[in-house]
Amino acid sequence: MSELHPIEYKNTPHPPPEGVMRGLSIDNLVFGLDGSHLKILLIKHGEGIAEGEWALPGGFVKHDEDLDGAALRLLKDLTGVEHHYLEQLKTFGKVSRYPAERVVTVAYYALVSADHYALVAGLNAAEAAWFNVNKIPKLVFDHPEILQCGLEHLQHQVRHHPIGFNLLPEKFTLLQLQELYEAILGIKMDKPNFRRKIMKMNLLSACNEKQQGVAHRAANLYRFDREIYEKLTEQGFTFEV
Amino acid sequence: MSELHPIEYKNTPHPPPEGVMRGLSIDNLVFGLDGSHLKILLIKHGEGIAEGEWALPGGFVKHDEDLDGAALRLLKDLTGVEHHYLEQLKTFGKVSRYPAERVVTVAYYALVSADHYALVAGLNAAEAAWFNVNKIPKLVFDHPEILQCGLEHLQHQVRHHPIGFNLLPEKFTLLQLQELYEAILGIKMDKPNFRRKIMKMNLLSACNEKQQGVAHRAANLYRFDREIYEKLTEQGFTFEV
DNA sequence: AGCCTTATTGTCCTTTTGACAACAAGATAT
DNA sequence: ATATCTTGTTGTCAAAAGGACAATAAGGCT
Repeated sequence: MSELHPIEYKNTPHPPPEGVMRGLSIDNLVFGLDGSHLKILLIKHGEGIAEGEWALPGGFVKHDEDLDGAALRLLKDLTGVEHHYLEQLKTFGKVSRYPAERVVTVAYYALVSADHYALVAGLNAAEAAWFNVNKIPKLVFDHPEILQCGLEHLQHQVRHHPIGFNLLPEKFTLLQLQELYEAILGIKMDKPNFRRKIMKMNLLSACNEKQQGVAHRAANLYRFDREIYEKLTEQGFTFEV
Repeated sequence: MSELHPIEYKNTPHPPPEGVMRGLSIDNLVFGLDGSHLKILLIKHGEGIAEGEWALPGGFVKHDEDLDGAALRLLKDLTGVEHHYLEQLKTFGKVSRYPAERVVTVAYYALVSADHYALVAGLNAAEAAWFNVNKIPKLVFDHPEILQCGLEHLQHQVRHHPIGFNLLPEKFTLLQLQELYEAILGIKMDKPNFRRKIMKMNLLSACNEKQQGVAHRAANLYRFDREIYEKLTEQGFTFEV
């Protein structure tokens, strides 16, 4: 289990610790799927002018680490898990976005698999909590804008790249996959047609196992086959939902 | 006409001028379309360790300007034109990407319309030149990686958003539009089918004018109608080529 | 055994796509 | 003036994809 460094998540306007770059921070948008609700992980400010408000988890970039490395370190320190999907989103650098001094922040977005969802929420419960993306509390600084950007990006990406699978457990049913799209895109889809479309891509391999403990006919479990995806991609295939 | 500040394009490892943020630069990917060839604007290093090599035009961010503002300023100083399409691409921050000191760079990409293409090339001809994206000279630092990222992003964006029109003149023929896609995506398309697909979107308005000075039947000229596009977008339309 | 819920397959029709023929409109050559 | 060449524009047709929804299957529950 990794140590926690709470001070690094605060994003409050205090002099940054030694060994970090001045004026350059990272903020992580950590998305998770709770059944059919898309959630985001926020942390509560414990000090400074924004005391009591919520914020995206973030921190400063060290002099001797890459941007990606910094985002990964902060994410791992926060969630205790190392293998989330993580990608750079955008850099926010308005002059007055941050009080007192000029700070440019590079936003990353991470997708936490359902396998880790509950674990992550419990790790640092006093300071961190999952929020439904439709019920976000007041956020500090320009974090509302960053979140909005992340949501739009996620909605776009999930339709054109097979990243949604990172939000599901390793083995999942087709209905879970469909509900993922419905949660992220905010739409309803037709079940038979959705199945047909997904299955035609040949990206899922059947686990030959069934769902457990449901009070109705159990669905088949599938897993996403990354190898096949990469092979198809080389041949010009593009994922589209 | 704007002044030129050549020193700011050099990207050589010298102490940055006063009034700028340390360790944070901007690099612009400036794309233009020359007939049916996609080109990018590069500048030549006149001093420093990378003398004689080519680089993306860039510069440092001032303390009192936004990131977008800095990118816009540098682009305008370089091209003399203010109204190019400009969008943030990605931030590159590997520890050793830049010699001597740590510099993180925010890459932007700009699309120069065919109306300005020749003008831009001539403005600063001794230092800047258009290169076919398939025939790129040796570039400094991590600029090859930035360019690669920009090309992939452009190929993706042009299929999902109507940004390609920014590379054409205001009035264009359907064949020009098709050749734009062929140049960027590196594929051949069927003319009748392409026309039908584009016209069905209802995004083009006919100019009721014909092409001039061609030795064959003159094609109709069209212009992209941004208002209609925004109206359709609100109704859930998504641009797809 | 019958009911309830979700899984899964099937059907039908509409829209889209892709390949390619056919015709139109100028400009140029003979 | 007529033929010819080049590109623009419209049309045709079959295959593929997409959308609506009926029908059947498989379990657990009462």
